[in-house]
Amino acid sequence: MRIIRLFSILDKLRVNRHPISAKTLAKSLHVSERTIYRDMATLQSMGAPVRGEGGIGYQMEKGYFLPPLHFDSDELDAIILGMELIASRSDDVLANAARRATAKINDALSEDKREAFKNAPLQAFSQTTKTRKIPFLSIFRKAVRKRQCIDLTYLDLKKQTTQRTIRPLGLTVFDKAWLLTAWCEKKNDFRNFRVDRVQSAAQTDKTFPRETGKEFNDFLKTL
Amino acid sequence: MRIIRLFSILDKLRVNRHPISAKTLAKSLHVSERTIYRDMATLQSMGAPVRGEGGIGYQMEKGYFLPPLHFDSDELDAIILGMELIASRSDDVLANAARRATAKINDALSEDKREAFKNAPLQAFSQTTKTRKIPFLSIFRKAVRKRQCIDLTYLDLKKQTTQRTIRPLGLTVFDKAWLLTAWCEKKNDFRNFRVDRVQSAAQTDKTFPRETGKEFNDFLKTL
DNA sequence: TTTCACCCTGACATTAAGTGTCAGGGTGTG
DNA sequence: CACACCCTGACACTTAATGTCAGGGTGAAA
Repeated sequence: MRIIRLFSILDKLRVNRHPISAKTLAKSLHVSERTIYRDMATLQSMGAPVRGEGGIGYQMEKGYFLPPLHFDSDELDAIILGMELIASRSDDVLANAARRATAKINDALSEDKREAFKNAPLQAFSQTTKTRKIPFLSIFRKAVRKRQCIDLTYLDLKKQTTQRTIRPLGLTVFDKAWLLTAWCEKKNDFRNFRVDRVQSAAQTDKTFPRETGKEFNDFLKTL
Repeated sequence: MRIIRLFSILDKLRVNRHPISAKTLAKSLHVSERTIYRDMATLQSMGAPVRGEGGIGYQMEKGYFLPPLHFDSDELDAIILGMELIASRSDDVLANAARRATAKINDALSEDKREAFKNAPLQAFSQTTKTRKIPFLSIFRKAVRKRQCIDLTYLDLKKQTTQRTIRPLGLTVFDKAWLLTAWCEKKNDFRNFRVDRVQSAAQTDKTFPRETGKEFNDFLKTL
């Protein structure tokens, strides 16, 4: 839907401090440059304070429209630290997402809170490297979200390789590992898999329905 | 242009005290009723607080339409997990703040993302109890924020109690502990203090200025 | 001055989205 | 119950949007 893309453009311009070229926007939004030029004309006709300059790119003229979100100091601390914690315990995709989310929240803040938020002397430490490759994490997050079954090859504690089709129900982040909770169609029961022990994970086209007794919440109730 | 009509609908609903029927809107905007129903569905998916009731008509639920805050799926995952991580590693104050922040972000999302956000099967695990008392954490966060010196009583590794006045510069959350980084006025150097080993912490009225070489960033550069 | 990186717009074939009509089902109020 | 409304799917048709190509402009750096 085009209207979503128009809002996305405004979003990106707001978040980014430097001009963005039509080429960059087009690539990021998977449309042609011509479409971006048209979108800009539409946004301008709607009164959005967007300006384009030859050789430079597009930028936002003023801080516009989005009413500030109101977070108190504790809430902002929680956000900063939370985003740091997840960034230091996940893969590049999720770490970058945390950074982007932080930037968006920053820009939705009122002026007086932005500086403090941006420069807050708070950090999170992880014993592992700051960001690293966690193969399959993004695949699992997507599968959980879309309720898509996965064909899994797993190396268990006995060093045996098993294969099965699972319903990925939920994910848990630990300090140094991720755990995928699934309903195993082979064993007809819940099973947990350490993500780092997964050898292969292939998405299937098969989605799984909601079934009482086989949901993430049902598993959590067994703990 | 459709987007103009969508905004026109919002304007009419905002201005009118009583419900307006799709038939009336259709006539006024020179489109069919079916188109109005579609437009309403679009507006609702965008998060506009518009409600329709059989036999009554459409009206605005609240007096104010917030343009949605746009987070993609990865960003929402990062927020959920980050808030869970911090909530499970801090004191009640910060854990509650994380929950409040999560709720506020949820409210700022468009309608179609709220349900998914709210019920996301993602969690964070901590080996310590979910929330607990961490004496002085809030005091330190405030002191860091306001750049206020603290009179500290600390139990070091040799089981000796020391007292000193410090400039609290920053905080680091570890998996099971918090570390306060400070500039110690007694030793004239950086010092780190495990928050759980602090015996007392008294705020002073004295604030400390920015001094090159004595900031949290300066300390981070030594690592 | 030239070159490069960008903004900008028209034209046109193609693709995608939107529309109105029709049908059928539901809710609220008097 | 009748009436006034909301709601949604299907489908033929209409309109809007898109990408490619072409050509022109501006600002900054060499």
